[in-house]
Amino acid sequence: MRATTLNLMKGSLPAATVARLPLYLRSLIEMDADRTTCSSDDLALLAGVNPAQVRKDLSYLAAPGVRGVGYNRSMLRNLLRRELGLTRCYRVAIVGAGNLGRALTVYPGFLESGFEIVALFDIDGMKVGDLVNSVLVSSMEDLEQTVRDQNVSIGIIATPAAAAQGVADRLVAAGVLSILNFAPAVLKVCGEAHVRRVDLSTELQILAYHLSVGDYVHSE
Amino acid sequence: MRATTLNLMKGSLPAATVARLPLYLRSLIEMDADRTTCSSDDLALLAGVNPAQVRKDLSYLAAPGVRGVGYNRSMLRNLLRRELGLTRCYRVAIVGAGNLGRALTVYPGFLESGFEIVALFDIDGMKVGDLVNSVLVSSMEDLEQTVRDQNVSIGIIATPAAAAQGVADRLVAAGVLSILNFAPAVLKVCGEAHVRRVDLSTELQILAYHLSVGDYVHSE
DNA sequence: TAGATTGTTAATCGATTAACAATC
DNA sequence: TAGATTGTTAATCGATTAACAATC
Repeated sequence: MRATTLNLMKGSLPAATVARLPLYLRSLIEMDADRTTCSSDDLALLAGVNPAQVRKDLSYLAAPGVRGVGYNRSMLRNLLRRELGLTRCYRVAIVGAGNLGRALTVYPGFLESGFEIVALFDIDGMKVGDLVNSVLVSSMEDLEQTVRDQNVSIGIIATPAAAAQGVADRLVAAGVLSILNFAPAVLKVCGEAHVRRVDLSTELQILAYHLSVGDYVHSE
Repeated sequence: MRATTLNLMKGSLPAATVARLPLYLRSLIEMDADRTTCSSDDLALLAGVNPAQVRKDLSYLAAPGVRGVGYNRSMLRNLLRRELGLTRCYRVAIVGAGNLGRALTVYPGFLESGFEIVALFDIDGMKVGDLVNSVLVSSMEDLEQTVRDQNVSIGIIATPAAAAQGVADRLVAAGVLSILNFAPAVLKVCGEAHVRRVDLSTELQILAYHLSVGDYVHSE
């Protein structure tokens, strides 16, 4: 087995910064229509982070701010879109046409951000052929074929936990390198693929921890 | 304005540790029924983290492991449940009975983890009175009353972004100190309340970044 | 005893933030 | 000029992990 070392490529950003860029982008879009300029303080307030954080994040992108003035809003919006790779649309397949999978299929925020759901799969033959907002439910057998035909680059897993790893393996084998996993399971994928997990029950469990702990002591 | 300093209470855990405890708990549950013992390596494999990480996390809980043997599975499971505050059930209200809100209402993982959806609200009068899996859709006007009557301790926001802050304010005012926010917005709440954000479009945007960047260089 | 695994330390790494000179 | 705000440094903080003595 050949040893392979993975190095972060020059030009890639800290993970924490990448995760904040979409917040900055959204903040810029939501800002008053007539604002042409915005400061790190403005962005920090809207994105809920520290102003120094904003400036540091933007400095990684070499965003051209003007001292005493701030950043040009539309310049910054374009820069963020370019940096995140949002200058093109992405074609997305969802696996699992249960309640969650169907809700995600019709979620308007995806299309607004440039993500188009082009396929929806389910193992249940009774669901195959159904239409979910103009998206046809396809058989799991067609997964590889459809992913390739439809040029899918992102997969969303909304199956039961037990099926998730197998689905991930098939998606990656078919060339899908980005997966958003809603199944309550930790997936293992090969090095070039990326998985992000949205773990619904875990989120509530973390909130439960805070409810059960005294948590904060107010002093002084 | 009186200065108030907030100190983490003795006994509270690092945030990163808290976020992993549910993964360990799930791993323990999913393990082969006949396993009575498990090592940090076993847990690390299932939870997708480093074994040293597992041991360090468990050391915060003073989990009694046995050198050369590992941790007792049911002891550890109980300890994690106790630490996370999962020895009791939590009553949850969902605000927003759109596709996402309804999918969350019937999501089986919540009840399995001890979270019961006891109320569902929507601003649309046409939806009020509907049943979603035996949960009645209530009017927004009844929010405060129902939260108190039903002893709701966790709120889930599944409204459009524009409505989210107002809903959060009302939930907190009614005594809900934990909020899971699915609206694409950063919420501001007062100090004692906790918000976790599940930001669906942002997740895809982060994945898009990785697709658009060369990302990794394989060397050696 | 030999092998396995914990518990903990210390090193390292990455992320955050206060502070302030630069400069519009 | 005076006020505002960036860009960057340096300090700090929190999280991760390798390593290994302790010990079952």
